[in-house]
Amino acid sequence: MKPTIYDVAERAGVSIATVSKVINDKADVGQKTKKRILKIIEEVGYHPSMVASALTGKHTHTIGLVIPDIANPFFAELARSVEDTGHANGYSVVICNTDNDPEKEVQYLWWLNQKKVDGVVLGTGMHNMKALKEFMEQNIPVVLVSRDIPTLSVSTVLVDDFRGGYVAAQHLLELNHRKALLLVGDLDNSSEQNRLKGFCAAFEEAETDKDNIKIIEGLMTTQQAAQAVKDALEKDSTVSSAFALTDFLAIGGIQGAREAGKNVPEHFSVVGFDDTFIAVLSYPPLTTISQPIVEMGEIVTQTLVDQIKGKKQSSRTIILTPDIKIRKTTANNTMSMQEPAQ
Amino acid sequence: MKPTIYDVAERAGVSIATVSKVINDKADVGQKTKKRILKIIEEVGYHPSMVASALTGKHTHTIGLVIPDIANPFFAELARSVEDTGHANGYSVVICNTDNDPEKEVQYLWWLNQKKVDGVVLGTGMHNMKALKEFMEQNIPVVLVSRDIPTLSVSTVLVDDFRGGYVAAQHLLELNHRKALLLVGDLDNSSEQNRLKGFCAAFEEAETDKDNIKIIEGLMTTQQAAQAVKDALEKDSTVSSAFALTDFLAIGGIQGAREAGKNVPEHFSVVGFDDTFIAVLSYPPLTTISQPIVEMGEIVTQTLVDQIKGKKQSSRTIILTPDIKIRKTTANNTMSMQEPAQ
DNA sequence: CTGAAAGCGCTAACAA
DNA sequence: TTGTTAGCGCTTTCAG
Repeated sequence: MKPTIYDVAERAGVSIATVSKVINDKADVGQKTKKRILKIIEEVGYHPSMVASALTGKHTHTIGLVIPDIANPFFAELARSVEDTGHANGYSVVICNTDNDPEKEVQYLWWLNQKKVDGVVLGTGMHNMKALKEFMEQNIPVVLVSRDIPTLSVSTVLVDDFRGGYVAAQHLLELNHRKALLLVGDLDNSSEQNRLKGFCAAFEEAETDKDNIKIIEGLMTTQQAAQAVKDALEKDSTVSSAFALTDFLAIGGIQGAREAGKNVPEHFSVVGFDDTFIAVLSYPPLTTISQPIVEMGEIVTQTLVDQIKGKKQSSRTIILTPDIKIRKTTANNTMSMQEPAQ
Repeated sequence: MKPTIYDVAERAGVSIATVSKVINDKADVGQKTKKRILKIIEEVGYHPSMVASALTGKHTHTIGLVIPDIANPFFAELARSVEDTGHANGYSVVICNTDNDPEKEVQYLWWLNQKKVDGVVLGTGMHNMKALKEFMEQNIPVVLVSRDIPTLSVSTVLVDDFRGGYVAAQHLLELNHRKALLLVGDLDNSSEQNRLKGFCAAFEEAETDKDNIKIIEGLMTTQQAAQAVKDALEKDSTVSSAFALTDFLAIGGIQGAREAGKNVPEHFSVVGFDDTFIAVLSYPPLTTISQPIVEMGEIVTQTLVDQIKGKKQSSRTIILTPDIKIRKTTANNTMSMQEPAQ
């Protein structure tokens, strides 16, 4: 059987208490005893059981990461960052894919509770607020990334979605685009709403006609986005640009424009959102609003860890500013340049 | 404080043993008592502690997933599949990103050992065999995906890499390509070696000159692949195709060809490997060798779970057959068609 | 500086 | 059908 603390203690001729102390690097152990015990630990290949220590010590050194889908590059990159900084702090992370399914959301929360994780990073919406509140009553620290839940006073790391949308619009406007398609997925989601609002705000400021913006929602896949853009372009070929609320949809937008006989960026400009690695794989490379994903992961995780370790800080909301990465899917609108000539 | 099994027992006027039995759905409990206890559990909001039960019951209901990098789409998709089937079987999964770093590999293994995970899915190479063997002596079941370690007798799920390479070559050959660039990352890796061997075998069978295949190795990024292809094409513009050992490299290949003034697929064909979602995002959509990632994840995980549950099956190696997905980056070689005319 | 002893919350015989 | 009891492997006062 695997050696336990007893085996080590026995072989070292000391009590388990002493062994425990050296394992945990407590001060009050003599140098010689410590050395001896360390040697024996090595010899017998002893690895302290974290589950036993969790039962006593109250810490599992595990955090839960709840997200819609790890196969989505945004969340994959986030997960990587969370795992890295968790690992650096001695925490392992268990992933929970909810698919935005309300049932799974509460199911995983329950589960994490039973597993007595030390904290959770919530990167998904919660449809069932009651369940979340119930969970939080268990005194397990929770932090939010990328999703805001205003009714909750927990630390949150967000990107300024409004600003992102605004900047996207500004860029398009500077390029003389006056008509745009808005490719959106799920409008339930506050992030998407804000991106959209920001975009519209800039267009309004530019005194653009309201129905120059055509919102297409419910787009779940690249293909759907492609189809939607193609259809829209066939209906109104004077639309010269699109703003997609994710890079996936943006790529769909490029494809759709192409299918409608428009080249990107010569005839049609598109800007995305996220700046996951796919933006740079895209052809042409995608102009997109860049979220500092790695940083977001680092900050939330560190915040969570601090909270777990009892550094009582008031909960705060950190809003990171997105950046526009101008690549090759946006260009000056040639159609509009001709207009003044008429 | 959170309610424990004692609180429930007390309130129900029974012993903790009885409560334990209803929690675990053991047979020998009276219907009325069971109902009553269940009700009380609900009332007090009792959630059994998995760490306590792990200490006794010997099961943590957790498995480790060790991979190079979850941000890589192949592993992200694999992870999703593993998590899904783990979840379906009552296991949560903790992710470990090794970056192919030997130190991290053993570090995580140690850690998983201390956490007393019930099993691990190993999807990364292990540089330190000794550490692996030591780990396995702890009697924690291990299964392998996507990486073969012939010296180990553990269940393994692989894709037939040789065949994949062979099929890729065949496809190119049918399209009259006689010269090919081989874009490879890390030749240490048995998968890549086999893909390469398969490819070469087909070219040999076609009695192609050996140096019609130019192997470019050490390619770690899309950019590097692009540069390599561009350089190669500038040196020898009669090369009409490339086989990339991953989709990432394939996309780099497309970019590089483009930079060298060759259009894909008109002037230059490329086939990739993996068929992650990026293949379909690519422009043109990538012809690639498709690995059944989801299935691989399901099979390994199920195998692991069965092993954990003690279904003693002899360890087996399951080799899945890859498929070629012909999309738009391969076309008939026009250069070679002219040759016979000369 | 070191050890004895009391749990942590639960499971699993074994009695009753 | 239900309860008693002995741990699981470790941490933590509190004495010595």
